[in-house]
Amino acid sequence: MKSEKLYQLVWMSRPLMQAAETCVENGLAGTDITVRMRAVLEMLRAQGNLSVPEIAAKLDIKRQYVQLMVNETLSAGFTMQRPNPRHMRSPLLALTEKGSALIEDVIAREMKLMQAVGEEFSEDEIATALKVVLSVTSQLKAQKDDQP
Amino acid sequence: MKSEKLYQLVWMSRPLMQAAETCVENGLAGTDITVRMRAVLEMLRAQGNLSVPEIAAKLDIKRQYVQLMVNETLSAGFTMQRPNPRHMRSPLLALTEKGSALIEDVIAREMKLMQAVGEEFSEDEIATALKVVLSVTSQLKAQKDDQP
DNA sequence: CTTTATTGACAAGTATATTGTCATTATGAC
DNA sequence: GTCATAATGACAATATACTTGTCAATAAAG
Repeated sequence: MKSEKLYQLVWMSRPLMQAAETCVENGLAGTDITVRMRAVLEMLRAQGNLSVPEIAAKLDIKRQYVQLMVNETLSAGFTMQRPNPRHMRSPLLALTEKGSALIEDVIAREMKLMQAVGEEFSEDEIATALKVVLSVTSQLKAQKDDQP
Repeated sequence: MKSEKLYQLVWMSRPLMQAAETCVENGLAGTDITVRMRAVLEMLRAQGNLSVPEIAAKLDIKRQYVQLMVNETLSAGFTMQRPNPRHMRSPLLALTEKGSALIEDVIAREMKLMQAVGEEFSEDEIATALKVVLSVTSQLKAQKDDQP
């Protein structure tokens, strides 16, 4: 039955996440960043310059904790503050050259892993898997709002 | 490209897990169990009677924490101890009638949600998604061992 | 203007674990 | 059987990844 497989799929999200985070952690050994600093750098790489509250919204974690993460990247010299046209007290974070080079390198290595992992699947299979996972996630999120 | 989609799929595991856990939590409101107690009951339902270290191995968390989870289900009367033929000091945990009824009810409701969520996909799509997710997880786990 | 909202900084709290230790008692090798 | 080794439950301490609360400054909105 479909629902049993879907159930199993959903419950695999935890092991998948744990395995993925372990791999990321291993890939970060030797660099000067932690997993949480990496999250900031990746976000800035993907989304361009953002303020702390904007990053928090996109990561769906509280701004106070993002502030901590961001401050670490600032003091390590991987990000810098730039004036924010939309809010004077809340600077935009931007990657420094050092930070940009580092996150590019890290992601390149991770992407290489993905290439190896994906070898046994077709483009279609991966596209289907992604489609299902995205949709299931958004439906489960929406569920929360349905039943108050 | 395949690897970009795979990358995105892997990073969706966290939001998926969070959405799923929120749904489970909501479903548990009104019952007398917590999410971690539920994990024990579900495991016993699926795998039959198990000892604490066996549950820990299957959940991939430390036995000391599982002990805590299990003790809660014991004192709430959802599980009971039965003699373990393979180890005299480590009793097998079994569902009580109360516990069995509760977990059946909880899972039935969750399964109903899965049915609704899965409506828009074919059996094949879900099977493919599950296959990919299972394989990616095991490959990422294996990765850890490859590079010591 | 003046009320309200946002932000950064800081402190404290919480949930979900892990790590360490110990006494007890099984288990397994011989 | 005997004995060394391992497994288990109980308990305590620690860690991690956050959340929650508060405050002063200041920006934004009406």
